[in-house]
Amino acid sequence: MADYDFQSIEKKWQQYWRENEVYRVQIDSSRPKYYVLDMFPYPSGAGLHVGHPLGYIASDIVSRYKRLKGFNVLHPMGFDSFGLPAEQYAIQTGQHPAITTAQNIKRYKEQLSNLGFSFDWSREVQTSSPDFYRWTQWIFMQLFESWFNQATQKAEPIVSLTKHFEQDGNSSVQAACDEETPGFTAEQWRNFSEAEQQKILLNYRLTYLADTVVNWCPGLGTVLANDEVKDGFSERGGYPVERKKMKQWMMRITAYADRLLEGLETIDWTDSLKEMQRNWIGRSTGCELDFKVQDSEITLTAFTTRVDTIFGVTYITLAPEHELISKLTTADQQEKVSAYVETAVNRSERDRMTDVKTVSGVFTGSYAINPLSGELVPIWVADYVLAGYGTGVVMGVPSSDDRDYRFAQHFDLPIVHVIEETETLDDPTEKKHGTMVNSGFLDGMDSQDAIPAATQRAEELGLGKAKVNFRMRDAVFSRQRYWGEPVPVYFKDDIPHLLPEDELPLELPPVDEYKPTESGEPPLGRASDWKYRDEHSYELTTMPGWAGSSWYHFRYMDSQNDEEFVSEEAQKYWESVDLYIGGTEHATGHLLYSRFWTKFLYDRNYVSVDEPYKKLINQGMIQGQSSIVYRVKGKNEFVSAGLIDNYDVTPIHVDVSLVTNDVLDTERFQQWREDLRYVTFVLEDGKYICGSEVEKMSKRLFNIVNPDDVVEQYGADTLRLYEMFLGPLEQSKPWNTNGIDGVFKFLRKLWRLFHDGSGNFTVSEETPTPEELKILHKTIKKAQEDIESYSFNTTVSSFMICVNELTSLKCKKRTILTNLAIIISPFAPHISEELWHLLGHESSVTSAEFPTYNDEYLVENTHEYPISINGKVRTKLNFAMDASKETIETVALKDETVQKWLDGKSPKRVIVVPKRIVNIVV
RNA sequence: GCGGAUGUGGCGAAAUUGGUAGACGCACUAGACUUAGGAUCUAGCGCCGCAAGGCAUGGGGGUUCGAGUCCCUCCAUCCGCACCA
Repeated sequence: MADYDFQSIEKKWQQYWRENEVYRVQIDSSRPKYYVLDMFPYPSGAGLHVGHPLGYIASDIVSRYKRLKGFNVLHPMGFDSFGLPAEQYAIQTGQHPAITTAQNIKRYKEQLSNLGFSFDWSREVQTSSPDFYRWTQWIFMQLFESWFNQATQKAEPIVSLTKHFEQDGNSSVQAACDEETPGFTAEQWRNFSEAEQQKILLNYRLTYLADTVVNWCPGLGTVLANDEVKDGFSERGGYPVERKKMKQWMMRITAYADRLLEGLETIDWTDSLKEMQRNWIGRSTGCELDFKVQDSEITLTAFTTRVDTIFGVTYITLAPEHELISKLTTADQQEKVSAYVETAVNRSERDRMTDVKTVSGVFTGSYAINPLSGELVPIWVADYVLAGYGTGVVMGVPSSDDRDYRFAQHFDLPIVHVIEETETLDDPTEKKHGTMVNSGFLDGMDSQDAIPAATQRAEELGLGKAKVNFRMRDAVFSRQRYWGEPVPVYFKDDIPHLLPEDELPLELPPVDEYKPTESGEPPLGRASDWKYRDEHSYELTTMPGWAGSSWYHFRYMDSQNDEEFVSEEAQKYWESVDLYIGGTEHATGHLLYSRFWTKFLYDRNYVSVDEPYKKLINQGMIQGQSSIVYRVKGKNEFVSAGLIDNYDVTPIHVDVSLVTNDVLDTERFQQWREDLRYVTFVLEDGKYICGSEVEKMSKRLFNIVNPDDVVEQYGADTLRLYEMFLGPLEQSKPWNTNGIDGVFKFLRKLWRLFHDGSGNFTVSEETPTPEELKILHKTIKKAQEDIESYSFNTTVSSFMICVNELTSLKCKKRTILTNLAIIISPFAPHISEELWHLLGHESSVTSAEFPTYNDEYLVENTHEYPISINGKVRTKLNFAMDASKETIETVALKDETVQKWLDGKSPKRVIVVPKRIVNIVV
């Protein structure tokens, strides 16, 4: 073998690892466990791009490192294989999504195996496989059979609730339930019909059916969860989303709002991610106040976080969707109000969001009584009040809330200042806190103290109560789609019933087409003869994409188990994920839902942990470097980037593979697409220069770089090292190969350390010198510390330094090189394995241990001190390590260079910081 | 608007508790070996300056013997949320 032949080395070892199943793990209570997980990919048709492996490489490094450190490492991989793209493709082509999905998975696995990851493929999961979704359905059933006890803050079996109802009705139960659940006694409960009882229980179950306003996406023909909607458009596909009232399966995640918040304190995630979840949950403490409507039986309840400003209320506003509007509207306002409500309600979500500055509203003609001041205030309707938050009723305090202020100014409503000095401000809402004025019994108090005081008074009067509100809503669980888990429910007399457990999985039935039925039912409505016991119709919606990913981290622990979703033994051994690596885009979706399901499974004693992921790292996104060509408008002519100022051009994305260093390969460009065959070019310096743009890597922008191509050219080890060397893991960066040669050179130098000039493997058996030992142990120490703090880019640097130093010492000593091969192996497993093999060992995966460094070799005899005068370094002096401060000071002051800089002046002070610096202050 | 983060050479980036700013790599320059190569090795490489030296971590101010690091303030970029009462 002449030189570093990465292609045959990588192929050889990948095959060896696969055939010998070296990465297979078993429960082994004699060793500590470590669980490293990647967010599993959705197998898209575009295949992997160079951005995908970034996180996988990092997790693989940690896995291999931990394994070398003696841990029993669980490092699995699988596929989140239900999803919209496969179904969209099925709609267009009629091909079953399972076929497309299987093809894509095959491609993904090939691409992944080219990179030498240490996944235990025997534990692979696919969320679309019946063996897997059987348990997703099973967990759904457990949620259906549970309610949330606010008193204990835990989910309990539904039977404990019915028992309670039988004995005491529902008045003494503190349960998470629907707002409009009526009260009943034990006797009433017993007299309810079965159907009535079931209907009531639905108000309590953790998964339940409800009529709610949902995000309906006509373009996708389905409902979407809040986190799947961005700015009024669907996250996938970018179709417009409208509000629609529909009967849907829901998950009562709001029951867990407090637990989800508290749990954040116990896990090691970044502050920004925790903050995102906190904002999403949006807990706010405040007070509900009852405003009686004048000359009416109606009472309007408003939620506020600022009860202290109650005396500043000059009007009340309702959301346009509020159901009492018609009853509150007086005859003379009737026309105006219904016109306003009509337009406001029909306004698309998108409009309402973009247009937040326009103030609009209408007076109902009615008045309400301020519960604390007794004053009469007008009742308005305005679209800045959201039906979905709080009670849909807002008390308007123009002097301390800027929306209320804008509203009052626009409609010329009175403004009453209740905080001292706000009346002098141009915008009174700038001052949020201070001493209360014009506020009756609150006068003179600080606003912070006035909040509890006002709450207390309202409670005494029976006109209000302290209340905690959440921004987070219950999650919609139904999708009007084919390619998802069927909901294991059938309907008998309109009442949902669960399938018996032993009849799971309820598999997806074949359908003739993947579109909704003519009557507008979901695709499953097309399945013929798909009925429970041939008579009861099944639920026709399927589960959302996040269902399977909410619990898959448990399935890996015991993926072949067909008795349970995970055995107690496996779960207790592997516990939970020690390190989870993935993108930040799942902050308020997957990462919240899987925390919710884990807490639920914990409550019901199915697992022993209540947080799924102990430590989470968000790897940055690798962006694409798009290339752009400029077409002259109306012509078949393209202009080089430097000349576009002289033309009227349309920029067009061009495939990056046709471009080298911004220069377009014009011939291949002409062959790229049929319509480009006869185009002409305006060149500069004989070349066509493309523009470039850093954007998300996407098929649509033709900027995808396939890792296979990089592996082909440089090898997997180089790609792995290079992606790590590119910069900190968490940081986003554009992909470029500018520095990849440096990394490749490093591997070649490493190879040459083990070989002589003509490429024959040579190591010497000589004893290493202290200098060589120092280089090695310094590198071991650095690598260990850096890997443990996930600073992989600096680890690579220290490997480079180490190899350079050993090369210049011409060190070929076995003991040094053996250790070197091991510490590099987590990053570059193939070359290390080959070298380890050449050194006479079997596989490093099973036989090697990460070396420990020895401080003795790192000890220095002397230390070089920078000597600074007034903070500026002027010279350096060597001192023995154990030199006393006095000695250092004395010697330094006598030094010739120091004398020169002191220029006859005597020093005021000398600061000697051991092993750091000597600073002389003049 | 609110919340989070970031800002260091031509470029990607390093820098334990405040203690030699720019490690490592790319690019670049010069040289060596070579029947030219996108190979390898050696040296140089923040800016100004022949040098001595001076100036440099987004701008301004502060604390300190000493600040990339701590405090205040302003600016720029990125991300998340956004009429949440």
